[in-house]
Amino acid sequence: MAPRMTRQRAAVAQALEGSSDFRSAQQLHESLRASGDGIGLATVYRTLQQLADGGEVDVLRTADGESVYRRCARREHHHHLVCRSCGRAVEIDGPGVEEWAARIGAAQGFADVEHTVELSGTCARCREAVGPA
Amino acid sequence: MAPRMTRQRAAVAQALEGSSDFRSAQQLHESLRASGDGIGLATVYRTLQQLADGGEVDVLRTADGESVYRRCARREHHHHLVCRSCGRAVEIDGPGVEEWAARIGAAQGFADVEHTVELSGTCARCREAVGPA
DNA sequence: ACGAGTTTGACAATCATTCTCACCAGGGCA
DNA sequence: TGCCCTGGTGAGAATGATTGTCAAACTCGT
Ligand SMILES: [Zn+2]
Ligand SMILES: [Zn+2]
Ligand SMILES: [Zn+2]
Ligand SMILES: [Zn+2]
Repeated sequence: MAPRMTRQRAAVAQALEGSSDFRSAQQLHESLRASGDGIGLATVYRTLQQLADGGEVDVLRTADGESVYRRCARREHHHHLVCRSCGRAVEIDGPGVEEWAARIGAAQGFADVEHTVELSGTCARCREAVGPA
Repeated sequence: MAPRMTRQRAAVAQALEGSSDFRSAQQLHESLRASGDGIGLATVYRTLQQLADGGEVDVLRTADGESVYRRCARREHHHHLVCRSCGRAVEIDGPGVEEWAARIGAAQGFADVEHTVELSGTCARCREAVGPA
């Protein structure tokens, strides 16, 4: 059954809709608190987990192991190019990558092959912030 | 300067040489302890970190966020196909992936683009363990 | 409005990893 | 070979993100 619609769940969903950056549970919790929405940290974690399980949001791990979440425009499988300093992300396709991954896996006798393909860099805006090299 | 060669460092290096599986610091610590080599957990972590920094070993994160290490045959850039259940890994190349990643990054105005491309699945041996579906 | 069944949230618990810092040992040198 | 300086070690504490707990608050179908 669909989860109940609560004030908290709506707030988290809306916070995600509002930005195109990948953000951590802690960051979301803090900004929700700041904007007046009373909400517990555990609830933010639970909600994000559910949204992720349902494919509503994408999750990925930053270099230091923190999970960050983003509401992507498309629900279909895709990959990301994420800014290491601000979290801004662009959705990208890996034409050929999908097929390549499956082929390699089969060739090595592996089953249920999944792939992780993510790109990270410094976006133009963040680059300006420090000035041209 | 090169780090000193200590009994502990040698033990960790040897433990890594011995296997083709990605293993966690905790697992390595335990097996070293079991085989009689007295060594502290912190030392295992420190040593692995240094080896990783020096490009001696490859590191990657399991689904649950744990870091796992492996001494790969080649030091050059490459990717892996890892068994989710036993950690066994095969080194693979991503012909085209390297160039593709750089191109996408540049097209989006990102600099210093890095890429993460890892495959995971269930190896033939682990599949047998549970019997044919 | 009512009540069963969910959801919430303050706080404790987990757990991998890092930090501390007193003690120990590698190795260049005499 | 013996000394000494300096880097390495390790038991235990600290960190920090994430999860577990459970009584109180809330949803929603009736
Ligand atoms: Zn940026
Ligand atoms: Zn893909
Ligand atoms: Zn396996
Ligand atoms: Zn590559």
